[in-house]
Amino acid sequence: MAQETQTMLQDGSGPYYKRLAGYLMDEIKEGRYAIGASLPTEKELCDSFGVSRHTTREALRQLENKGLITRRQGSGSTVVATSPPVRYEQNIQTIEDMLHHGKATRLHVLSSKEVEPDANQFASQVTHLGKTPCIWVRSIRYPRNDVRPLALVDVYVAVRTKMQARKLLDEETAAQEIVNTVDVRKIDRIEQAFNAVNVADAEAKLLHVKAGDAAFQIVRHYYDAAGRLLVVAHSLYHGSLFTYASTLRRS
Amino acid sequence: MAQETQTMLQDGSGPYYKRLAGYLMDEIKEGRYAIGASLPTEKELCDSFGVSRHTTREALRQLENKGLITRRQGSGSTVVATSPPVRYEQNIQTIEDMLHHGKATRLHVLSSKEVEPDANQFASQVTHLGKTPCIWVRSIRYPRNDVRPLALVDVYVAVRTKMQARKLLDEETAAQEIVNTVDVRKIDRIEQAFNAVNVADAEAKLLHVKAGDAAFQIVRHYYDAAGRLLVVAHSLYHGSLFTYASTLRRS
DNA sequence: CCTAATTTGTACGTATGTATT
DNA sequence: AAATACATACGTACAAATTAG
Repeated sequence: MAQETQTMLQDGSGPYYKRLAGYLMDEIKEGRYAIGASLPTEKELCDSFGVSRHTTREALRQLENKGLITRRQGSGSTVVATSPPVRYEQNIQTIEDMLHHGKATRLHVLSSKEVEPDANQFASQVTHLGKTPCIWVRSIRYPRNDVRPLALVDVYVAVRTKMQARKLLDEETAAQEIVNTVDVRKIDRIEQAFNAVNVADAEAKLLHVKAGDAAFQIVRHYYDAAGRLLVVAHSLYHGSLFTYASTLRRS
Repeated sequence: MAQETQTMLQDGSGPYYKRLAGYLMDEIKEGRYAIGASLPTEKELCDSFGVSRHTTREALRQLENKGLITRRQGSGSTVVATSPPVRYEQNIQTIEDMLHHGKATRLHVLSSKEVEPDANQFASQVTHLGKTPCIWVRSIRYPRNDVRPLALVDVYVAVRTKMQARKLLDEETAAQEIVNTVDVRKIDRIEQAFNAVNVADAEAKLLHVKAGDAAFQIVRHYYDAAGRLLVVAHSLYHGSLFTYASTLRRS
């Protein structure tokens, strides 16, 4: 058996660790090891294939990097995917980049106030889980060098401290406090939904467009590492002034 | 000097390789090594910090995994970023998933024909670089269990073989050939742009909506690893039937 | 163009620490 | 408490890619 598997690495080409990694990936793909199952231990692999522990570890590192297994000290290597997921990744340097904020636009806060959980669907989402109060900040985003409104932005924040609430309720400091709340270091996951809508009368006035004009609507939910919903942001972009562009790269 | 740096690793905590990695990350962040500059060689780091090559390599591996450096055999380690970029990644199992195709919708090809480079902006993009002919396939996407059109899809393919052209020009096989062309194994990069538009008369008829209704427009450019533009896809989604949703996870 | 030196990659061995079972 | 399994860390040697001369 050990002899058999030893030869298995002989007829391949390239470094041993890649052959072993390839062999294990094939085994996983063929269903030899189901999701949740444990791979052989490092020692078993060393003995079976007649390679050093260093080589075995390098092979397992490959599988780990490809997202096929996770490894835990004292426990072993567990299969978490049967085929290397094709991953396209979108790199975002800062949350501001993603929001197309940065220095390309400026923000004008219209109003901010605490709202009841049942004020609308977003307020209820923010308050429901944490039972924390919700502050709603409404603002208009303008391009630099342009007086036409780019977007109507409604932000719903789950307030956690008195300090945060005070800053959010002050129209001077609200924008900065929102940025602090969705700080890249705090945000672990963002769920976003895009769609196209015809703007209603009220929003049309604020965006300086005709009612019925197409608008690009983005709703984003920001979660921290503990899975808590920190912020819901609802943006309504001027249809003809705004395009959301991104590049997905294979990783 | 060597003595000095040796002590530097002493006062930290945790494994040596992490201390060394942290030290190097700090140095990079502080601008001690600019982007494009080379880090000290493995040997130099071993000597300076009094650790084994194994430890040094593990530390450098950390920096590589964080995207701060790249390493090339015979050349050295080069700084490519001064701070670990906050990366949010969007995992897509298949191109079909991204296109919301999968088994949730069905496609009906309306027409397919070769078009001149100057037919429109997309045809010109596809033909311009490769000087290859461009085939345009127009189709309607329907949700399963619904007769209302979900989207009008125009695909522009840079044809590379006679076989590909023949399959694309046959309305029976065009859809499958498009899927083959944007096969996950061939696509390295996708550029996508989203925006909202009011639909014109011609498109409105095809989508069974009123002219002026909001539509969600997606233009995607598919590139292979050599940077060649393979396909441009232009989709016009029914505004009220379609939402594009995605989750960005910190990686 | 070829050679030699440099630098990282691969691969072996060994020992001890630490988390899990 | 003991056994197991991965993590960390030391050592050595040679191969392969790059660069300098």
